[in-house]
Amino acid sequence: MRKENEILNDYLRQKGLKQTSQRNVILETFLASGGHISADELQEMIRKKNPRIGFSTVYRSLRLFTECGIAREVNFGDGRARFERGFDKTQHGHLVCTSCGKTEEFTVAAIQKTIKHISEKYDYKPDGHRFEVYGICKKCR
Amino acid sequence: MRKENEILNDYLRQKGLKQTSQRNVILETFLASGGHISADELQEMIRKKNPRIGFSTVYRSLRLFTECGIAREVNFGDGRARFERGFDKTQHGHLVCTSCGKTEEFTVAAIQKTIKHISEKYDYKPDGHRFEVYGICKKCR
DNA sequence: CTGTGTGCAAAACCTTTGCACGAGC
DNA sequence: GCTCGTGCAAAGGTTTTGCACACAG
Repeated sequence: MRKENEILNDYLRQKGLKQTSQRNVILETFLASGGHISADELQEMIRKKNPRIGFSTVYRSLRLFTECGIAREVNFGDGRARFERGFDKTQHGHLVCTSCGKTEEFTVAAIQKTIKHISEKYDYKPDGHRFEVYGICKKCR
Repeated sequence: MRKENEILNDYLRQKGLKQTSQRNVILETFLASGGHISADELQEMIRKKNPRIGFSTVYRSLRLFTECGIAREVNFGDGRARFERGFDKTQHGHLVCTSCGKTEEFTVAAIQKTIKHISEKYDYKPDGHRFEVYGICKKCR
């Protein structure tokens, strides 16, 4: 499996952008996080390693990671963007508890088939998806 | 089919809330809109009928409609919430063009099966879903 | 009458942007 | 050196909230 930092560096080189220590720290921290992390949560984690990194840099890096496919934006309806590792090609969805906010990932082969079918029918070139199922988890009942 | 205003009025009565002319106008306008409408677009439509209705009332009403199941919040990644009729039990998804923003609805029976399967497996009581497929539409290629 | 709803403006919130300085190549 | 990146603060956009008054039940 190709490492994320290689993907990033190739992308930077190709676009004439530069490697910086900030980008390294942010990527590292993002990968170490469990996933489904918001910009401010990531910022909070980063603050511990390097308190001088600003919000803008975190946001800009997340956009960069999204552009090169390392990250993917997801949205759980809490009013802010969340990010997860995007290079993982497994088509998955999220099961979100509307009571306690707990989130689980699930994988279903059926999603891939559905996406293929739909995008052919409407003549779209598919480029990602989001599938979120909301419910109440066992504990919250 | 049970009318939305009946659903709303029952909900209001049950919660000890009140019927108001504003809520009527907002509901009417929301239903007349094509769907996938944002709060400010709805406000804009409402302004023509009754220019004195404020933003807060529109937001508060949309939350109310969402609570009683008349509306459903959807999110197309443009940074603001959009609302569609929620009592329509047809399980559908959205196909969003990431280039021009055009949105189409599609229906697939497979989604229902998938949701049922997943929520049983993880022991969640399902309560809604979002399924968005992103791509580039025919025109934008 | 009592408590809820409304409109306004201000606040809160997340995200983006302008700018001067700093750092990679 | 030239260009891109960064941090800060300020601006941008959407949504929520506090408050005094209005209105439904």
